[in-house]
Amino acid sequence: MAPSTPKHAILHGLNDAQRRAVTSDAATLAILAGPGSGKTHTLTARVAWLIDHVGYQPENIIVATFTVKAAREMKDRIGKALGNGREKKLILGTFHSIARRYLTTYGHHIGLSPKFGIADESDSRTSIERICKRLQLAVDPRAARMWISKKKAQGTEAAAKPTKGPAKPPSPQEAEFGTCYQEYQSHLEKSNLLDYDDLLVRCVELLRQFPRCVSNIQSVLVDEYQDTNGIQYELMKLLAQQHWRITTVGDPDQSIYGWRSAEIKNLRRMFQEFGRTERVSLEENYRSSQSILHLSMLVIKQDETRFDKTLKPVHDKGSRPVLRRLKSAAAEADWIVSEIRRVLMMSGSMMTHNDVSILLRSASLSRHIESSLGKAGIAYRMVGGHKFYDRAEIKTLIDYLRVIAQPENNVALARILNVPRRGFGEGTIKGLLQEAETSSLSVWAVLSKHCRGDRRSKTKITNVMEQKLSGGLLRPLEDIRKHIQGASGPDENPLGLVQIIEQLLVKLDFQKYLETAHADDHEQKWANVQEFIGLAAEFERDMDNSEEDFLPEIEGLQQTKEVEVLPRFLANVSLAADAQAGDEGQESKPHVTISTIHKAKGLEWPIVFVPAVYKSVFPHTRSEDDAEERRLLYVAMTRAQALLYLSCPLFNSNGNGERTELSPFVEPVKGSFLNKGPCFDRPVMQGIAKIIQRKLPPEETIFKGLPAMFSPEDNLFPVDPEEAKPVEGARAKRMRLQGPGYDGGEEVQWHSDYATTMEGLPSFSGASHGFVSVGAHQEAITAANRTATVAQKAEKPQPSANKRPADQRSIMGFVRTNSGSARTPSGPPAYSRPNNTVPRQIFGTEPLPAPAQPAIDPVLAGHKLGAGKMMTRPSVAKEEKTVKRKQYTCFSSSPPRPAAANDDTGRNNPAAKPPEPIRPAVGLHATTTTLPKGLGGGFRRPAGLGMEGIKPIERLRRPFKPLTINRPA
DNA sequence: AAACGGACCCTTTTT
DNA sequence: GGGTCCGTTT
Repeated sequence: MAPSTPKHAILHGLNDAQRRAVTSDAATLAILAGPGSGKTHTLTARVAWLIDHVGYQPENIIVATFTVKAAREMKDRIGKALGNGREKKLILGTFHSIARRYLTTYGHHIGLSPKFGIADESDSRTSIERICKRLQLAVDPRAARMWISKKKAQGTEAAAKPTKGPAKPPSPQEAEFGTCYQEYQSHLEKSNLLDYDDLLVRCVELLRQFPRCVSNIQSVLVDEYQDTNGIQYELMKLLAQQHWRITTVGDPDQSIYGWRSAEIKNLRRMFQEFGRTERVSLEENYRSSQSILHLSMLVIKQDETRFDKTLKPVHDKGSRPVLRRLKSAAAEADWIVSEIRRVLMMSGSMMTHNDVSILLRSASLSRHIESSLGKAGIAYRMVGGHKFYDRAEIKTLIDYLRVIAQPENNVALARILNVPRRGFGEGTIKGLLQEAETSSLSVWAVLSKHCRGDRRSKTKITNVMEQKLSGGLLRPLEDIRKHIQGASGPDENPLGLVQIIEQLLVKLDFQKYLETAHADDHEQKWANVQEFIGLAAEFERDMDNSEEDFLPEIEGLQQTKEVEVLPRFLANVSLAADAQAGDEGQESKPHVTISTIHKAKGLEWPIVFVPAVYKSVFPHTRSEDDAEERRLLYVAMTRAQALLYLSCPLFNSNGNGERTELSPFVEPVKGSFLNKGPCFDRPVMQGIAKIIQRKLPPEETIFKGLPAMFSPEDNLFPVDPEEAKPVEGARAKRMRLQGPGYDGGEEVQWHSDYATTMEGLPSFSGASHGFVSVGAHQEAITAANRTATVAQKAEKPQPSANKRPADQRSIMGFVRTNSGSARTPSGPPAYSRPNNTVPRQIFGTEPLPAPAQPAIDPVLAGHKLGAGKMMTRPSVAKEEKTVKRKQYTCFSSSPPRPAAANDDTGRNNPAAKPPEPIRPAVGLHATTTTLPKGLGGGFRRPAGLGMEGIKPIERLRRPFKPLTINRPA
């Protein structure tokens, strides 16, 4: 890396480009950073540089990220680089959280009540739905919402720009969108709410009118710049308006938020608007193996409009990525499980479940995978998808809290009016909202006046309803409100957050409510409530000892100090939408990560699976931008360090069982993939170890760890799922540690399976990509009557002609010689291994002695055997070579085990009937936490495994009993 | 007339 | 899990 020792510790370990980026004194700096190029590291170092070397104060630096996770990570790493906890003073967070900070602190200058709440997506949706219904608009509320959001996200500059030509009259639909927009805004205003986009819009308004708010800011740094939208771009400029020092980091190839109005053109805009913007490209990829990177590039390069850039791999070739075809989504999931097992087993203790991730286009694809992992007893964690805060019982509690904090929040109040059931139905609620609208009162005011007898509600409310409402909602919440302010007694302390929630639970008799309303799973739900309290406690604790969220004082500018816990907690809930409690604190047990690709951005794992790579998922049916969908796949693929698996079921999983079509992004390059998992022989494993910089345990240790029955190869599922059924014998095969090849008849059986499936494979065209032409081999092999001899011939010409592509493993590499030119197995790992081989590995009891005579590399031997459908060991060395058979113990040729044994996992897919994955040896794999950790971040109970088996006790239906029925007549 | 409860449909990506 | 349709209950 660094040729000379850098003067400053900060620069240590940075490459040239990174160092230029970190130390640049250009006012505006754009860092173009490909995947795995040390982007975060560079940005972190630059912040440290600005503080320690340039001399900026942390509180005068803004670092904006795109996701909460990225913000957290950035803060962590800057903290480590700086020391002294100085990172806490940085103004660091997502654009939205930074905007909120400015608005709570200075919002009163633009007439914003400092106690504003944040309308989340479902708030927006329901209120827009109501508006459309009320005004009888013909538009689809969802479309309206998107239209409104787009308008806001575009930014004020774009909106102000006169559209070319005469302003065309808005279409009738646009007119309706417009009225909906207006109604929606006035509704939000009445409820004192800002939606996500408003946070940015209003902050822009604030900073435009009161530039002094940011007069202290010396430098602004923006991460994931390619994902900024128009309004964020404006916000960035306004935040930096004092000194105009801006650093952006991004990669156009990883722009995957176009649907959220992100504009890649902001990059060009930056160059145009800021005169001399220095530009640094980080091109070295420190993350992935060459072959993973190469294949990812093949995918992204299909986009011809894209700005091409180079990526230099620093790692070895590594194992070729796999494209696997499976029969169904269920089989796909089972295969993933078997493959996870196989690789982890074969790695000894080098890797754990923590090193595996499964990346999905959409969260809904996780069902089968979760259930397979659950069945196999593998711990996993699902990020993205349904959030903890979205669970019904939690959402209800949050809505109660929101109404406590903001009585005028009509959306929240409307949602809890009939939870628990109080006899308020759709019609009544609609009526109340309408009445509030027309009488310019909040719904809360209407109801509380009605119950106090001050003002009769026009909406019909029966006596029973009224009593339940008063006793179960209005009074308790009012009580708590008073307690919060410490006004209920002279010597009473104001309530803390946890106390507020606990009081609420008591006053609502929430546990009983859960029992009554959700008899079957109230225990789970109550556990979630407990978890929620835990989260609140954590938040409260963190808040006490951090200055975070406060902006530095600016002379002559009045601040509103946000002291109350509840609003801050609620804002945090809306903005940090996925809770990660217990994640960082305690060491959790190793688990596989399932994530949406969007949420996986910026992260990496040694092993990555990308399932469901078919049309309608990649690209998604509902997406409008195929190029973005391609980039999404690119992002997913470039998360992998050492092993990358794509897979595709033959049939759609959603009921109708339609046939799938391989994703058009993958189709043109499918020949560059292996069609099943690689053989994890010693060189391959060592290659992985090198990439992830870990130590591979000695062979003996690995084998000791293997369970009695273990299939060391990816052979539990047919390579071609069209093929009717896998041969029975293909299940558990016992590894043989040594001995001559086994020539039993059964073996023929399952080998033949592979031989036939190969014929059905699409032809491969690897040659054009600089890979070995596997297909050519394949065809040659099959055509030549499947004899080892022919296979050998097919292998031969290239190397002898010395035209072997640079990245192809030389045939000499397969042969152990003393000649220096030949690679030894301990050298760089095999890059391209012929497809469909059933490689043999020397899992001998002792290391191979360097033979005097050249010996055939096991990989080659395997190639012949597998490809050639040999019943016996190949009579390899037709020419000069002789094989010492004893040295190669053949994993895959040991006799198949009787099927019946150990078959305890019930499977419900008789059609596909893939062999059962073998249960791991006890203690080798973590098992699923059955404890409902609940959280989006906690361990989840696998779908379909939940509470079944525990028959819900039939419970008496009890009506929700109000606590007090008491109001003046 | 309004509310409730069961059956049946579909489900992108996130602050 | 959530929204909607429809028959039943309050």
